[in-house]
Amino acid sequence: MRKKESTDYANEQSLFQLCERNSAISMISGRWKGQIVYYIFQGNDRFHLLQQKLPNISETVLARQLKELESHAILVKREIPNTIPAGIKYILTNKGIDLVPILDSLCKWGKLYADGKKISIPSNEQAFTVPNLETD
Amino acid sequence: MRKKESTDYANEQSLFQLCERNSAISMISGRWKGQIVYYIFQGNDRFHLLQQKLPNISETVLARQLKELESHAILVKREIPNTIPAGIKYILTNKGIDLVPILDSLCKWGKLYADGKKISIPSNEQAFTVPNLETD
DNA sequence: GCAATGACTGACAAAATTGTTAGTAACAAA
DNA sequence: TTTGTTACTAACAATTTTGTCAGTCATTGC
Repeated sequence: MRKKESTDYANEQSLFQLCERNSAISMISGRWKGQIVYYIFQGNDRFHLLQQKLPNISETVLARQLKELESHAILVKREIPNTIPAGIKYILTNKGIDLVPILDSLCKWGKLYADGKKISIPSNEQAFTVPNLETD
Repeated sequence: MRKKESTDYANEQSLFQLCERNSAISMISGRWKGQIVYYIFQGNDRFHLLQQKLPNISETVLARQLKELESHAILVKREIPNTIPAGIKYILTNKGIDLVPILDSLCKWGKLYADGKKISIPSNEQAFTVPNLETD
């Protein structure tokens, strides 16, 4: 359980307040989360299907990651009627679906440089036009 | 120092192998990293300027975060000539600059839902309120 | 000589995340 | 009656991340 008096917690909260970028990053930062969102998006919407896709995850850890994604409204659980034992379906919300193209762009960004795109420094230091998303 | 024999390390590596999305997420997952990249992009390219912008970060932690960003080639350090004591400039590489619009889209995504965009399930278009799972 | 500066590093402690073990429920098939 | 199924939870241990404290270096200003 998070200690609300810790420096770490206070620092996290101040970053969350500063810009939603920081809370957004924290929402996708769990070990398996990006992959889980992607697999659900692909149609692997059951607990056991996710386990098949991620053979190294334990039940406990998968349940925990799903709960956290649910707490951020990235997905919801729905009971499937007439199943014994009662089955649960994991459904991405609009928020979760909106996240998918961002995860894709992260994937492409990583792949580009992993595949050998040269690292360079922009030659001249011109003033960039920065979209100001924050107050300072 | 990372233990290369741990389950945690093995799981991380297998996710990195599965998709660059997972390594990309891990590159931006440090407590202050997204914010640091953004501030450098804005022109706060010196150690003490970053400290001013992030008054709660300690020198040690800032140095560590910068080193990790450097190890992922998101930024490089350059000595500034004729400065006493020798000053260091932090410069985003092309890889770092390519990351900025992705961080921006994460920011917008977070902001949209923080600002009250309704959560819904696409299939039945039924809006609902998010269950608050944080009990204390 | 002594403090101040900028940009750190090493060693350690605190806190958070991740993984492990054991157990739950309700029903079905063998 | 024992095993199997789906989808969990609680308690605890291992590991990792984050934060803290002290100290470094080469130089300038007082």
